[in-house]
Amino acid sequence: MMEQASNLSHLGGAVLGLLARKERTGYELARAMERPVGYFWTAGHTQIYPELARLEAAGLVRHRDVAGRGPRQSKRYACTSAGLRALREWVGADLDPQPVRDLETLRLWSVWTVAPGVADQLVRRSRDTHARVLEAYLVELGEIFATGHHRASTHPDFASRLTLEGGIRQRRAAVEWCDWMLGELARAGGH
Amino acid sequence: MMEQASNLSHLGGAVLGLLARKERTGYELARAMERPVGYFWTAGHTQIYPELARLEAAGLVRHRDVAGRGPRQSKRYACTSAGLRALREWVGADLDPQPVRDLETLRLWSVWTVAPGVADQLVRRSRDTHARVLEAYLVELGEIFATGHHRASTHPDFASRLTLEGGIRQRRAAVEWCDWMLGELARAGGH
DNA sequence: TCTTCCATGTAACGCGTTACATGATTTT
DNA sequence: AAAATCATGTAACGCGTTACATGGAAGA
Repeated sequence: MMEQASNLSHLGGAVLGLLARKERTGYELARAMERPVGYFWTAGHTQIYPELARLEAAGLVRHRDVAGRGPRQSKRYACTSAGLRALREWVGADLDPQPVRDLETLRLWSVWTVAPGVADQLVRRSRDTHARVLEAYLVELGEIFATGHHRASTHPDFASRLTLEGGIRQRRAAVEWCDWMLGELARAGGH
Repeated sequence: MMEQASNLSHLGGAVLGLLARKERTGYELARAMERPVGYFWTAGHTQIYPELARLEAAGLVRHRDVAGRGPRQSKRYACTSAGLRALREWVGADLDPQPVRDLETLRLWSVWTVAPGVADQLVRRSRDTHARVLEAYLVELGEIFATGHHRASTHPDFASRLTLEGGIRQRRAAVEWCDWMLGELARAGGH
């Protein structure tokens, strides 16, 4: 019933997880939060900059000033040893099952109120999205295999491979589900 | 890039979707938001009561006072014809792909920082959760089959069956993924 | 010339969660 | 006797998104 204490927020875990892999500026973090972290978590730059300040105040990251390509100076952040310890604790902490928030399925739950053609369109669009994401995941997995570090369980590429494999299986299941639904809709609408 | 206009919020869609199936009080709506709607969307009673007021102000629901079992009088809400139209529009609206927010996978992405034993425990707990939810879904699916209305595409049970089937496939894929990860961890840790 | 990319931040707003508030009936 | 269920609401708080703000360099 109670979640194990861990002073890191979800966002803090995401940012530290990126910095533990390599040093980055706030801007680079924001881009990484689009892809590949965006495959399972998202955050805009307006969240990241304040979070970096909080993490630095807590001694979990530190920064050096570097010359930026933009008009301002850039700050390149790195994870401290205290930061790595906090990250480890956060990863290992007990976590009670997270509630699902799936807007697509929520809409689908009321699909009995609309005409069969509308339902069909809905599922078709959903199938296309899942299929496109699946393709992107497969490309990304190929890139990880190419680097050759994906077998050692303490290498970042190993963890990337685990998460990608999960995404691939998830999307594959979703595509198959959509195909199954299209069949059910055709059968129900067919007579 | 732009989402089709629909004056209903997500929460409004969830509430109207419930009321389109049958009349309910605020309390009953809150319980239904735990199960079965909680399988893909959640909302507490503190969200639902204000939302009902908003929907009523917009003419999408109306209420009758009924005798409550609690100390207060109860209000039993029903979806109006304008509400049903709004729900149909909301279901059929274009919706751009939703970002994923999966805390479990986010943590897994940093699993390379912890000891192999910790990683193993993490995946095992995750597997257990998915397996338990899968069992619950299968029971629920059996109940829907028992009612016998699940083949008509304009019956609520039809839509419930589609969403449940999706949940079952999703969880099944998740359990298999966890088993696969346990194998990978054993192989990586074994030498 | 216009748009996009680089690069950093602040401010306002909305949704969702937690805590607070009340109190009768039913179950343990 | 204590706890959970029934039943409705308000208030405070935190996280995430959108809008605002600045401005140089590179590409279309």
